[in-house]
Amino acid sequence: MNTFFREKLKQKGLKVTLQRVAIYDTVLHLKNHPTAENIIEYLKNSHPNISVGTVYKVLDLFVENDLLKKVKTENGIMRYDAVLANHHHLYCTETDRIEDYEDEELSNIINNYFKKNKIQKFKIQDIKLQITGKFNNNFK
Amino acid sequence: MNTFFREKLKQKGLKVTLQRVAIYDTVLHLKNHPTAENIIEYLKNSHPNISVGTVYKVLDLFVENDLLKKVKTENGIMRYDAVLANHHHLYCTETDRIEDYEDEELSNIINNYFKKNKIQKFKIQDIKLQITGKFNNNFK
DNA sequence: CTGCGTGCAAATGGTTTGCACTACG
DNA sequence: CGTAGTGCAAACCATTTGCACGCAG
Repeated sequence: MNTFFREKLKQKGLKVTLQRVAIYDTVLHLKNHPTAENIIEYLKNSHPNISVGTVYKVLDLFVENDLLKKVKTENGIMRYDAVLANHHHLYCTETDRIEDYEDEELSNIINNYFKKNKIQKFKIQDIKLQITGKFNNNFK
Repeated sequence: MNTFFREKLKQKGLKVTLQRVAIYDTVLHLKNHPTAENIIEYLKNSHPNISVGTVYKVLDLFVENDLLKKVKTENGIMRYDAVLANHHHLYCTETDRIEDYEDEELSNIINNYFKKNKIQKFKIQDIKLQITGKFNNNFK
């Protein structure tokens, strides 16, 4: 179980610890881009002894090693995203909810555009769409 | 001078103060998306008595009233952008520099795409491209 | 004049850090 | 076993807040 995760760590010479497994599982479980605080709160139950400092250190480690991505937000509080496949984000201006938006067709259009139209003196590593707006229904 | 700025404030019933003018001018002058700290530092010379709290309050006010835009960054420290015309951003992973990227053709392509392909239950207000990568030359 | 704006300094809160201790490999 | 990793609590630092005073309209 979690072979992908364990392999990725080993491959970089990092130890597979109880804390790292728990934190990674929590991000997967919480989905919808949890904050560090969300994660800490959730872990209170199952792992009351994992400390705040550790959570932050481990999250940074995961981001550096491409196990998670950081999501920038309007208020500067960082969120974490376990979905690594290229995707975009919908930002709701009313509820601060952030939802994934995958759209291969659109991604292809944009990638093709940049294949034809290089940006001067700039090497693109990643392109992300930040779509701001409102969800029509308030529930969900 | 600065009629646009003064009008916008009056139009909302906000007072045109020395501090607001100075802060707005500073953002225009510093260009390249200054942080609040950049602005405070710059103002030390010309207006040593403008306080930190005021700068933050005024920047927020400007954002609320569409005189400035907030730019989210990798480390959570907010930056401010005086360019209101729709444009995208290039994020340099090496230097943390953020540069404007205007591309009407691309914006049109994306807008047209969403005209044909609505996102379910979501009303788009704004679309921004976040292009991460590296500048080839280190100077500039 | 009269409240909107400001200055100041203290408080907040997310994140980082340093160091002694723990446990993965 | 030896070192990478953790827990803890203090430190950090960007931003916010409360309140008495000041100035734009």
